[in-house]
Amino acid sequence: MKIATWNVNSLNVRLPQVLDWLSSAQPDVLCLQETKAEDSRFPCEAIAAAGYQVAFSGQKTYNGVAILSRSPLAGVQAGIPGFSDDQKRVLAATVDGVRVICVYVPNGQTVDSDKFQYKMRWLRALHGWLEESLTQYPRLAIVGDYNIAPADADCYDPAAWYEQVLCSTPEREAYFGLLNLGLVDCFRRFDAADRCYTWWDYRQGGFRRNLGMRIDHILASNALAQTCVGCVIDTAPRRNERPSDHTPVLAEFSL
DNA sequence: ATGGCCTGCAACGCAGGA
Repeated sequence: MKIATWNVNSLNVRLPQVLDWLSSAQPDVLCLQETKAEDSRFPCEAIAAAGYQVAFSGQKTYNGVAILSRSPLAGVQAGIPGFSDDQKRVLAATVDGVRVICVYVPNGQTVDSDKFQYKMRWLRALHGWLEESLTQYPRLAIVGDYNIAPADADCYDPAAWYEQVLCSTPEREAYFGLLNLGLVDCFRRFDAADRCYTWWDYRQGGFRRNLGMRIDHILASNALAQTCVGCVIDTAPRRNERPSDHTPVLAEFSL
């Protein structure tokens, strides 16, 4: 079973690239973030024609998440239960016995902003919900754009980003708090080259110069992580014409 | 040089991203 995540930065713009990538990478499940489309405008037909079922939770202009799956999606659930939020950032579904949670963690803008406070509140709510979910679903994957670079190795210039948003201590503590619930960063289960990132700024030739961050993650419960046989960042879509600023992450499980 | 680029919305610049 292959599970992937990709922040597409507008599904309207990126749909052809998503269809191409489905065809080449052949994931069983693909979680999308920043679809930026209301549900009434979601491209259901094109995705069905590619052989995928789909669940989505979107809104106009901002945010928006979706789960594409070759197998049926059961128990579809949008949002974090008990956490009131107008922003469409979470979608969960069960696929072939695996609970898949697609997340688009708030960016946070700057560490002294209201948006950062929202990010931290949001992460606390996610933590509480995951704690429950892990007891209910032994095989669980929570994948998406975390907007957190877990360690200095996940940032192209840790000195410049020291205590800045995406790299700050509170964010990293929240991230490792999630791991401490019993989750594994699938990418770090395997040896990887230095300077592996999932996002590069559109400006200043960020991708060409590999000035990036590893902020998109596939976390798996211990039971599921034990079946993980590989996890890779696919940088190919970042070389497309009109690319998303993020590129997909793909994990394979021997299920 | 505290921006640079990209998206969507609804303007003819803005907010937001990271």
